[in-house]
Order: sequence, then structure tokens, then C-alpha cells
Amino acid sequence: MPADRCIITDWVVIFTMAAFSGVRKAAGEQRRGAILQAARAVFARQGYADTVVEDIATQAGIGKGTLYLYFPSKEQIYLAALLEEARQLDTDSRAAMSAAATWRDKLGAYLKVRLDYFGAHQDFLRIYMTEFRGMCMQGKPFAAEFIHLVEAGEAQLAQMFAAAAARGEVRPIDPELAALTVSDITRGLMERQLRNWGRPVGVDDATFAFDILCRSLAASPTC
Amino acid sequence: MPADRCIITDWVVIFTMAAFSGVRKAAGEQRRGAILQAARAVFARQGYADTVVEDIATQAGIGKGTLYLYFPSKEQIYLAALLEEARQLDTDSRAAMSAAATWRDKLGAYLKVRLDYFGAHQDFLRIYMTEFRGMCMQGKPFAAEFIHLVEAGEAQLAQMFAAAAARGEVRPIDPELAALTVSDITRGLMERQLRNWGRPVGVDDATFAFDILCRSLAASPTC
DNA sequence: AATCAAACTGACCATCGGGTCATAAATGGA
DNA sequence: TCCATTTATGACCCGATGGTCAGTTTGATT
Repeated sequence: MPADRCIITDWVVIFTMAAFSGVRKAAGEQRRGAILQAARAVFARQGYADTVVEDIATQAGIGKGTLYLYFPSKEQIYLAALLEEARQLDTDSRAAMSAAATWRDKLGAYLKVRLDYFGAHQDFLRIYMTEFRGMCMQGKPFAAEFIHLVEAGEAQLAQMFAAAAARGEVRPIDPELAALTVSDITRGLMERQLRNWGRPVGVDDATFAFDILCRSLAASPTC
Repeated sequence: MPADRCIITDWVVIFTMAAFSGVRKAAGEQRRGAILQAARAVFARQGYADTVVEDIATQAGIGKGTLYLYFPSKEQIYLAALLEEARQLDTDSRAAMSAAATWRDKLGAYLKVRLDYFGAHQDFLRIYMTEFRGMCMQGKPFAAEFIHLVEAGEAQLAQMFAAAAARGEVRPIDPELAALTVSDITRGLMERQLRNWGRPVGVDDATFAFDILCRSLAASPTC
């Protein structure tokens, strides 16, 4: 193997490989992400039915045909735009909850993650609250993974309550029902955040919700 | 006025009048109602977007053109089908709550009316939970009266809490927030009722919700 | 039986929008 | 510079559907 081939040629080889498998691919990923972001903006503003594929292309600054190089259909764009966010939320949520020690702290972490995440991703919040949740509730099969993520989140809460109940820290309630109640109240909180689009939801709102949950679930009256 | 004209002719006159102003109109009202019921069945099954106007006509057992003699558009059918039910729910709710004496009973009445009404009108429940609520949340202007009814219901709860708080029966919480919390938890209850389409929602579920609310809002720990 | 108006109907129209593809631009290696 | 390959584009296609209306049925009245 001649030494004079090493530096330059190898660099070229590496660069070429990078161009084909790395940089090119990375550029594609970036565009893909940009499309999803544009899609979220448009879907949040107009809803699924009132959105025309060309709207998304325009928002993303590309032609309609280009969209179909990255996604096979309008429906798949929609789904991908939401799944991306849902996965991230799930990840954040797990991290924050497992970092907390007591059930109260875990509950607080659950609320905080959602408040923060949805605060920073209002498009996602709006789409989810105003129509995607409903689609999941109907049996739309294409939302299967999303539904799975939501249920996983509830299961995590339920498990937390079961453990806390076993330790006598919360009343001996059905952990499933407790989890669903947390879920319901959180949803209400998020909806109100949506109503004041822009200015952050009152901290009062969140502390009230936390207070309600602690009072009604804790074993000891001290909160 | 000849007597021999009386029996027969008067009957004819009465019948004619009835035919034109009463029976005819009543028949029209009845058909209108039948259309709305058919519409609810179809919209509940397929959702707004996936419903074709002809589906509603078929379900109602009439031609598509006939629909347009009673309603000006698909959207108006949808709206009318939901408003009819929403008005009735509001009426029932007001009656039951004002019949109750204590705030606990009023709260129980609020829950019971919703449980009963939605149990008996599952199509309405499904449409409202899966898509119409979302449409209201977006600023869809055509849903204005519906939104007004929902807000009136929440205001009624808030007023109840304000009065109870003044009497020291509930903790000195923001009555608005308390009302919204009741609303949130009730919605969760209804959603679960929807999931077990058919068999009635577990009474456990409802009593759990009532219990949670009482514990977290009552002034005295006794529940 | 004849007449008439009201109620009904579904074939038809016009529009709309998701998805395609022939063509053009860009990129990069020789 | 020139060619090859990848990427981008928007005019076009076509199935779907909300709404219309010319024609039919109904049924009451004379």
C-alpha cells in the first residue's frame, strides 16, 4: 500500500463516503425535519381537513412535488409530524420522573415536563388537543404508535401510584383510576394553556392542579 | 248557517286547517328530527370528514335532494344535530342542579345528568368527544352557540362553588378553577364511557371521580 | 277523473385537492 | 467544460363530493 496515497486519497475516499452516506443523508434528514416543522405550523393553524398539501410546501419553502420525495402521503406527514414530538415528550417524561424520588416529586415532574414541553411546542399542543386526540379515540388505525405512547405514559403513572400505595404514601386507591385522573386534570391544564395562546399559563393554574391531586390522593392530610 | 253543513263540512275545515298548519308542519318537524337522528348515527360512526351527505340520506331512508329541503348544507345538519342535544343536556342539567340542596348534591346531580344523558345518547357523546370539542377549541365560528352552552354550564358550577365557599362549605378556592376541574374530570369519565361502547361505565369510576372532587374541595375532611 | 301544489328524487354539474411525472435545476466527479 | 446522477418542481390528472334542478310522485281538493 503506497504511502503517497494515504493522506489525499484517503481523505477523498472519506469525503466521498461522507458525501454519499453522511452529509447527503444529513441534508436529507434536515429537510425532512424542516418539512415536519412546517407541517406542524400549518396543521396547527388550519387543522387537517382545511390544510392543502401545497400549504405545507409553501410554508416549508419548497415545491409540492418535493414533499412527496420525503413522505408518501398527506396522512403520513401528519402522523410523522406528531410522532416525532410524542416520542420526545415520552423520553423527557421518563427521564424527569425517574430522576424524582418521592411520588409527589414524580407527579410534579410529570406536570412540569408537560407544561414545559407544550409551552415550547405549541403547534404540537394545538394539533393534539384540537383534533388528533379525537382521531385516536375513534379507532383510526394509523395512530397506533401514538396511542401506545399515550398509554405507556398512563401506565407509568399507574405504576408509580401502585408503588406509593404499597408504601402507604397514597390512599389505597385503584392506581389505574388515579393515573387517569392525573391525565384528565393535566389535559385540562394544557387546554387552558392553549386558550391563552402566547402568554404562559398561570402558575396558579398548575399549582392548583397539583394541590387538588395531592389532597385527594395522599394518605396523610399534610400537603 | 245551515245545520246540515255542520258535521261534515266543519270536520273538513278543521282537518284542512290541521293539514296545513298543524299536521303538515308536524310531519315536517318529525322528518327534520328523523334526519338529525340519522345524521348523528352516521357522524358518530364515520366522523364529519368521512361522511358523505348521501350516507345521511340513506340512513334516514330518503333521497339526497330531500335533505336539502330541510337543511341548507352538510355543516348545518351537523351543527343542528349537535345543538339539539346540547340544549336538552343544558336544560336537564339546570333542572337537576337547582333541585339539589347542598353543593355535594348539586355536584352529584351534575355528574349524574351527564352520565345518564350521554349513556342514552351515545352518538352525541361520540361526536362531541371525538371531534366537535376540538372544532370548538379552534375558533370555528359556526359553533358559537354550542360554546356558549358549554361555558354556561361551567359558569353554573363556578357560581355554585362561589356560594358554597362563601358559606364555608368548601375551601376558599378560586371557584372558576374548581369548576374547570370538575369539568375536566367529568370529561375523562365520559371518555371512558365511550371506550366501553355499549356496557355502561363502571359505577366505580363515577364514585371515584365524585370522591376525588369532594376530598379535594370540601372544607371539612368528612366526605 | 282532473287538477294542482307540495314533497321528493337522483342524475348531473362544478369544484377541489391528493398524488404523479415529464421536465428542469443542481451537484459533483472526470 | 461536459456528462451523470441526484434532487426539485408545478402543470396536469382524475376520483370524489357538496349542492342543484328538471322531472316525478303524492295526495288533497273540486
